[in-house]
Formats: sequence, C-alpha cells, structure tokens
Amino acid sequence: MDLRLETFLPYRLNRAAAVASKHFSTIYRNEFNLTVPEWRVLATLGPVGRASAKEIGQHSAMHKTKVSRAVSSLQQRRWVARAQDELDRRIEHLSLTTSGKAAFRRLAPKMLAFEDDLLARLDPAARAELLKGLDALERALGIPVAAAEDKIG
Amino acid sequence: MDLRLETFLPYRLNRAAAVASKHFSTIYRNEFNLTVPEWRVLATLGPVGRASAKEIGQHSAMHKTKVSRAVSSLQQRRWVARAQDELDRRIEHLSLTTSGKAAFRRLAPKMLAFEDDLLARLDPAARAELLKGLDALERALGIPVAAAEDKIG
DNA sequence: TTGTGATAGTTACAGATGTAACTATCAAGC
DNA sequence: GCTTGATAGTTACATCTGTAACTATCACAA
Repeated sequence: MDLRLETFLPYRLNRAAAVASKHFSTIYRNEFNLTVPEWRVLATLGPVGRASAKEIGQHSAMHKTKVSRAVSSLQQRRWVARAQDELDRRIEHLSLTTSGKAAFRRLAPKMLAFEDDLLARLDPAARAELLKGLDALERALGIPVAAAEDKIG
Repeated sequence: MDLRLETFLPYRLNRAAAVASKHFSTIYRNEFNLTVPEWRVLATLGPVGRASAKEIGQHSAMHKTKVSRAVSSLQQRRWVARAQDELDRRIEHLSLTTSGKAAFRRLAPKMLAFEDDLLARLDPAARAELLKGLDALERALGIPVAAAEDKIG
C-alpha cells in the first residue's frame, strides 16, 4: 500500500504540466490577453498556414467546442479568417490574417526563449533523458509522436 | 520561427498529463464515482493519516477552494472526518474514516497496477530516463521533490 | 429523387473552476 | 483589554468546460 501522490506518475505529470503551463501562459496572457485554447489555435495555424477546425482539434488535442469558441474569439479579433471549402461546404478553412501572423511572429520567439530557459535549468544529461522519456511515454499512451506528423491532415 | 506545438515542451506535458489522467481517472470514477480532486484528497490522507485542508492543498497542488469542496463532498460520504485543533480552532484535522480507509485500500492497488502497466510499455532504459527527467524537471520548476517531503507539514 | 446515415461545426445547458469577498480565529503590540 | 494584521476555511459570482442536442451539408444507395 505504498501509493504516495508525490511518486505517482499521472499526478507528477499533471502537476508539472500545470506549473509549466501557468508560467508559459503568463507570456501570451500579459502580451495579448490570450487564453490557452486561443494560443493553441494560433500556434497551430502559425506554422501550417491553413487548417480546418477539426484538424486543429486533432492536432492540438482540444475538444471541438473548445476549438470552436477559440476560433470565433480569434475571428472577432480579426486574427483568424474563415474560407468555405469549394467542394464541401461543411468545411471551413481557417488561416491567420496579417495581424494574426504578426502576433504569432511576436509571440513565438518569446515562447521558445522561455522554453530554452527552462531546459537550460536542467543539466544536458537530464534534458536528453526528459525528452527521450517523453517520446517513449507518448508512444506508450498512444499519442501520435512529432516525427510522424509532418503534415497536419 | 520553428515553434511547433508537437515539439513544444509545455504543450507535450499538458497533453501527456491529460491523456494519462483520463485513463487513470476511469478507475476511480467507475468504481466509486470519485472526481479528480476527491481522489487526490483520498490519496493524500491515505498514506499520511491526518492533515489539515491547507496541508492537503500544498501537498496535492490544489487550490484551497477545490480542496474545500472535495473535502465536504467526501465528508458527506462519511469517508472523511473532521476534528478541530485544540489550540487553534481555525484548523481542522482531516482523516479517513473506516470506510474511507477501506476505499483507499481497495483503490490503491488498482492504481499502482495501472501505473505498472503503463511503465511496462516503456523499455527499461526509457522508463529510467523518464523518471530521472521528471525529477530534474520538477526541480527546474521549483516543485518540491519527493525525497524532500517525508513529512507533510 | 429521396431517404438514410455520417460528418463539420455551433449552441444550450449543467457541472467544475478560480477570484474575490467573507467569517472566524489567532498573534502581537500597545 | 483592545486594535491591527495575518491565517484557515467557506461561499458568491463569473468564467470555462464537456455532453448532448442541434443545423447544415454530404455520400450513397434504392
């Protein structure tokens, strides 16, 4: 009966994720008053250029209602534009507007710098272990791993 | 400008934590219809025996209102008992009742078995890397590490 | 062409959450 | 004894979230 929360894997993951997320979200909340789902939509559309709401949901692991709300809020900001698919009018192709792209370009380096700062606090060996361990964990959890998804669709 | 969500650490942590949490919570939800905060209170009180609401919050990284609600719901179930501190009447010492302990004893082995199953899907090297990487990450994030907290207070 | 089932996306509703304000208690200084 | 400020815990309120139901569209077959 030696279940202690501090050594229990799912709890440790949740706690680390919550603390990290809190730090990182400070950046885009202070800068642009973005919520987590909004930032994720931005960070998904930024690199890939164009995607449907469903694709964003799959790619960012968000529920479709979350995506829907984040998208319409970003659309009101004029950061995201909708374009109906010619052949299938159920589908809306989403993309960043000029100001959306500008916001992403301003945010991305700060986010990456913050990530570097965090990783720099681990010694190189631990850093490599963490990343390799995460790779393996993602596979064990059935999460599609980065290498497998060069394209979003 | 190569920020991709799939390789961005805080996002990966959040996604892995969410997927793992979803799997694990199925157990205590199916068995006892427990919520995540309720399970955490149970899993905190189980090993340590007795703690205040504040201590539970610090130990399990939950907001005090979350703890408050989880505790009162567990109290209604008669799984948690309150006892006022003799000297400081603001403090309530919480502990598991007999049925609370029984529930924890029934749940803990299943949770640990599920954790073993997950870790068994990683090869031994990756498993060690993940755990060591997590240790280092927790230190980098300023999270108190397991070894440092034999006692809860 | 018309019906059946599936899919993309939105919305109503109920439950969960955090912020801020609240009660009650304590400690320290005067 | 009183104030003042801090602390443990609860609660009101506004916000966020997921489930389920909804609209609109499509594919396919009879």
